Amino acid sequence: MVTMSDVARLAGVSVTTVSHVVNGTRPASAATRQRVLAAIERTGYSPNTIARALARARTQSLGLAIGGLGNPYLSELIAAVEGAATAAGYTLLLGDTRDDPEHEARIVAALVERRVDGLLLAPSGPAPAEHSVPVVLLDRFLDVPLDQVGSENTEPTAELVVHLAALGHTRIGMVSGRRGLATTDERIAGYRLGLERSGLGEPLLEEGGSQRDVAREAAHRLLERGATGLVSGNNFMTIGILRALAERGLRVPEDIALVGFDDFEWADLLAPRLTVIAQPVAEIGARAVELLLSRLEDPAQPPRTERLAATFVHRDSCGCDTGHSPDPRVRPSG
Amino acid sequence: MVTMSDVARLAGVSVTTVSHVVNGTRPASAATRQRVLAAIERTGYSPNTIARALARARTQSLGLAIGGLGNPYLSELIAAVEGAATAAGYTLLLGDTRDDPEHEARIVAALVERRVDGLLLAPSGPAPAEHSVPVVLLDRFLDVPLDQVGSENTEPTAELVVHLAALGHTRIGMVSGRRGLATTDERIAGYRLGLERSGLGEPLLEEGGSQRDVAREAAHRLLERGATGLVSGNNFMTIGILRALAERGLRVPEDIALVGFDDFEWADLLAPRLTVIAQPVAEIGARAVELLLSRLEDPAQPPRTERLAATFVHRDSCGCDTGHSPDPRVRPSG
DNA sequence: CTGTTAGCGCTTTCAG
DNA sequence: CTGAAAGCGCTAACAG
Repeated sequence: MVTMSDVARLAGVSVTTVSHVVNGTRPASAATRQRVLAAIERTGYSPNTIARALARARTQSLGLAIGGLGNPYLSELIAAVEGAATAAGYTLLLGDTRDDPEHEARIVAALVERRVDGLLLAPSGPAPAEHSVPVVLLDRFLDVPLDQVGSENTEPTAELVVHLAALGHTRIGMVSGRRGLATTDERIAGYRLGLERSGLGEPLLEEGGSQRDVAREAAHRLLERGATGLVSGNNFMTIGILRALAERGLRVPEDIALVGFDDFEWADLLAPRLTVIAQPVAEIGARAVELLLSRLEDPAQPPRTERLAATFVHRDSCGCDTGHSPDPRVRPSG
Repeated sequence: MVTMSDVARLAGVSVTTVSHVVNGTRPASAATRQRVLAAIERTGYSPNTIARALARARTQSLGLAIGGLGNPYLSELIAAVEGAATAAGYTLLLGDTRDDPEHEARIVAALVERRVDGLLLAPSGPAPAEHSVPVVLLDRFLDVPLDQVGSENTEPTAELVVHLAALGHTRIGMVSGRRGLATTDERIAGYRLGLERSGLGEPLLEEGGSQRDVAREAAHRLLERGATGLVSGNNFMTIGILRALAERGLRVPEDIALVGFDDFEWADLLAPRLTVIAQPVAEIGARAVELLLSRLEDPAQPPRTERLAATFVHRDSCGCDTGHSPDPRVRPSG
């Protein structure tokens, strides 16, 4: 590895000068500047970010700790975060929390030891360990004084329910995600709210554990309890529910209506085109990075919590007569 | 931030000793060990990986540079890489090449400046810039003396074609990916090979640019050229092709047969269940990390190129009479 | 079994 | 406009 002093020697200047021309931190005469640049060129010098980080006490890197990297739903989020970080001159360190508080702690610790300047975390438990670096929560909210970004959950879920109710369903079931996650709890609250607004009583609620196969079984139970309309808590579970329906030979939406949280690339091409709530995933990622950078700049500012609006994407699986609109991204009229 | 010498002072030992008990690099008496551990506990000391990296000249981090992070197809790959890296005690730095050689160069340079110990790269162009760190190529092969892992492409594509031909199709079109990518070229070769083996002449080939909408148009052109069977070069393009077919009101497989490269979570639930070639994505990621670590251990060993077998996943979109097997992951009988 | 000491490569006062 | 020199926090000879 060629170092700064190699360059300095070759250019006949001090390392100080090299450092300053590399970073543009101090003017230099055109002549020395040229000599340094030439020396860099000739040697193929590439700055050692590690040494720089040690001297500057900042790494210009951000950590992203999130559960279930394998979930395709996250690819958009990750891409957005990476893009925003890169654009701002930061490198992204990635860690999978596996949605397990214990593993999350390990991952976060590793990221902190790596001295990331800030951390983006989708918390898998009720409270993330305290840390010495700025943290912004994304996707899932917590009752802590930290910056947080995520989607609106309650109202959209209520909308879903009200929509089914308006179509005449009286037994509307929900397959919820894992209890304790803010998103799950809020969507359940939305579900109840929707029932209430529609004048429907008894909730039909089953826990789908945010996992495909658990959701499949939950759907079966809901059907046995007489549900004619189903609300899914997230995309993974939607897949499981669809499997359950297929296993019973039920058609959507003729035999049963299905709506859910999370849009995905193929929701439009599935056997019934799925009516869903689409989260502004990319925006969440980008905004989270913005909040983090803003906090790095001004650590003293009060924490902000931002809820981004989700979109009702009206397609066919709800069984709406008027659903076959040419533009699938249109809200139902009523 | 509490440093090692804080701990040392508190424990009444030298930093050397602290360093050694932290790293287990040298025995220490039970007594001092305890004192050090206690001091660490009390101070909440967390090692500074940056300083360590500078002193050791290794960062214990790996870089992953890959195009189109937003592609859900990659989430499994990324998860596998992250898992393998974490398991081996490495942290993963992530960079999106945007599948653009120029941007790739920037990303790779950034990763190298970050002094990753090794780099995993899905090359977006014909030749990656030379670098001072070990590189293993994944997903896409290049004619360079580097370690490489990816899926088998040619034979599986040929199988797809032969399968359609065996069902009576004589005009089988292919929507290929972006030219110049090894995967694309190999799949095209496989397509030609399949035609040849089936005694079919004139290829019906259109470039889908590895993008959804380009593929949509390519599919339209292919249909105008009289194709009755379509082979898609990857999952993204499959979506575009399905859109095109929908636009023309063509049913799969009644009106037209469709098979493609890449399986995905929902292929099983799409309007026609898609017959596809499934790449061993997770294995590719995990294996790439293994190759990289092995090279870090023994830099002198000759480069290895590994092609992992892909799986023919037989479902309905090919229009096979015998296709409705209870187990979808069954090879066609012949 | 433990400590002294010289770096790792860069940044940044402070002094010219 | 430029340089000397003191670290940043840790590792690893080397010495005892």
